[in-house]
Amino acid sequence: MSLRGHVRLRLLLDDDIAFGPGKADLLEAIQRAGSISAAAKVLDMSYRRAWMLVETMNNCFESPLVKSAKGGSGGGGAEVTPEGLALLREFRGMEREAAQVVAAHLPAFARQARKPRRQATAKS
Amino acid sequence: MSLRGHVRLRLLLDDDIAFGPGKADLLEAIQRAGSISAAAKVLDMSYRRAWMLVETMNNCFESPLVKSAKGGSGGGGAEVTPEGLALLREFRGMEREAAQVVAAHLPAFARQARKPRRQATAKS
DNA sequence: ATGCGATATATTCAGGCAAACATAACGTTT
DNA sequence: AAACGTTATGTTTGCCTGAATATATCGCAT
Repeated sequence: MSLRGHVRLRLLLDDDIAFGPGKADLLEAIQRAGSISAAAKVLDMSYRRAWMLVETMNNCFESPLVKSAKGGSGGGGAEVTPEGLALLREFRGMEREAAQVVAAHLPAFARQARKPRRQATAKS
Repeated sequence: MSLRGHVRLRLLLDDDIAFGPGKADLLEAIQRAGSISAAAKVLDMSYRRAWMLVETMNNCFESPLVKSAKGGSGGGGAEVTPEGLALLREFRGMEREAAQVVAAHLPAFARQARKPRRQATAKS
């Protein structure tokens, strides 16, 4: 594992980040976990942060990507809307294409990159 | 100006960022300005920061991307090596292709994006 | 030999952003 | 109506990166 390429795509609306890698991960987690709080636990982030990301997302699109319910049997919950799923698919596809672009160029860079220097393995 | 796409490509080597948008800008500025300090001024960053970016770049590749000279008539200077220029061109090309990918997908997102809300124009 | 301007490097300082903490509000189920 | 788990918000803490500052070094020109 020497030279790696990294892609970061974002959708910006006015001053805030409408969509990006973190929000995409969050959508997937919510879809699986069934609530914002459970998703936050899975992703090891604070509930507050997760909630704010959802808030921003919903504010940036015509129809909300996540629909949340408070109260109820389990106290509430959240689910990803069809619009949210569509957006997610589109974004992941775009990421994949961009990653392919980078992968195609990577060899040209790797050729000039420093060879992996063998360093004293710290920790174990 | 409503929904914009943003691309950020980076090359990672071990723990540090071998190359990225900021370093690409810096290379261009050095090429034009003829020194690290002048380039830093142009880009409005501290000399220290610019120097560290150059240091990291040079450390990550077999042959240095920037060759610097201390002392001399003008006190020294720096120039971008042919390897540096080649890397820069390759990177910019890669960025352009990735940007096209995003541009192609953007309409699909823009369709669902919130319409630009007319807000009381603060300042002025 | 001395001065100059740029490179090279260490150290200190401060602002901003994200995490941590705290708590209110909510509504179905029993 | 009582209870529970989640959503929804405000407030504080802490950290960490980048900025500012200081200074040493270098080598050509004069």
